[in-house]
Amino acid sequence: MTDKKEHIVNSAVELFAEKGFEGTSIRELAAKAEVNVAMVNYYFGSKEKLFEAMVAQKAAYSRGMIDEIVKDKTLSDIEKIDRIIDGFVNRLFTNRKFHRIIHQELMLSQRENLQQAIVDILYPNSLAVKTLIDSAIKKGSFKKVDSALVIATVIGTINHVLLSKKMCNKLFGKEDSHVPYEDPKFIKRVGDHLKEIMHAYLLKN
Amino acid sequence: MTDKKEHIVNSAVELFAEKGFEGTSIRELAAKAEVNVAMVNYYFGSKEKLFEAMVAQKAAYSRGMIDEIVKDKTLSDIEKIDRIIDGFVNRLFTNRKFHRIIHQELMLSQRENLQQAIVDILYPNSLAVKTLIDSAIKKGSFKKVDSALVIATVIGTINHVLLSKKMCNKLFGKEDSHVPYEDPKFIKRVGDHLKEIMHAYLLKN
DNA sequence: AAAAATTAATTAAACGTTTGTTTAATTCAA
DNA sequence: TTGAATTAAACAAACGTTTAATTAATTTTT
Repeated sequence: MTDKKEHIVNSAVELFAEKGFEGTSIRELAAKAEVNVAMVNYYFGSKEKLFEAMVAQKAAYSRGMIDEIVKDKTLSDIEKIDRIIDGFVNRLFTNRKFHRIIHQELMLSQRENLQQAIVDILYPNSLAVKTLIDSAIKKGSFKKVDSALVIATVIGTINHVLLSKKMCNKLFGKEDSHVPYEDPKFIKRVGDHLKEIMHAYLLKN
Repeated sequence: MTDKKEHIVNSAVELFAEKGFEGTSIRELAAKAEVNVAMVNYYFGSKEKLFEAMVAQKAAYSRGMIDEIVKDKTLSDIEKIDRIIDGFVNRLFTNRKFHRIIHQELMLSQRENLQQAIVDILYPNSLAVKTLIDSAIKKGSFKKVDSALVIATVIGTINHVLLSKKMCNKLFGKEDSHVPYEDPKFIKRVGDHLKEIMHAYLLKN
């Protein structure tokens, strides 16, 4: 991909995350990327196709990690859960702007096709975790829990923290200028919380 | 409030929840509310002021419930948590469209003032729950947990389920036409899951 | 109680901007 | 010299909003 195309995509991630798809104009986008307005349509065809191209490019961050953990035979089931939690936390925190866009797109009913595409990207992850938990329950190493909702709890907790900087800072007693998402201590704290919850919930006594 | 004003506000909730603020046009809104386009500005002054008026009106659903539970002396700490969870689940499920709008607004940086107003509405709830948990920890009835993140887990889990009907149905093995949010069994299931998690996490053995 | 005067509600049309997109000309690179 | 890249300008459509005229409702006066 050429420099300009990349510039446009990266500016799109920034602006769509902050202002949403409808709230971002091509002119604003072009200004941020320091290209002529016509370049967006020249390279991508339309605003919507730019959006789709951005998703297709950045969504690569999603695959692989969980499958590798699940099939690692040196790990116990709960160790796998721990690693999956760390994986999710790191991934969502580092890709939080793109993740926000995905979040917005799932919430709105504007572009049905793209929504379906996003579900198809995200669902395999959830399914893999669910399958792991269900097999651990069958083996007897986990309690009988609602495996589908466990994923909702893990992702939901991370999402809720990533949702609003303002809310997050208020909840954790930081001043408004603080950026909690780049604070390694805070990232660790979220991971530790989720692991402790899951240990207490999944493991038998 | 007059019939027409109410019609407009209710149509606004529907459309903003589905398409976002920027994605909803006054003309579409007026058509849905079956009023003339000029009526929106006549009654509310502007699109943004309509939005603010809607938030001010519908946000009343938020207050009171938690404080009442917290100060009820006939309940144990864990019973209070159970009731708070049920309260959140019922409230967010029944007001899910408005809740989506709040969610969107917190996520975007378009209307700073309104964002601050929403934080000021939501934060007292979180603080009350945090205070309850911290005092229970001090008393020795709860384990030493990260109280600020407990709220993130409760609200985050509910939010994640409410986020996308498509994703939700896929995760729970229902066909696309199913509306999980109006299924009492599903609502109970989410509440039960959260209560079980919190029992395992908060209570000592 | 009827008529007149006043205010509120409602409308279709127009306003000026901004939107995403395209064109046609020009510059650049191979 | 050909094709790709880049530009400023223009395009039609949609946007939020306002206007000016009309109808409906309310209040005041007779």
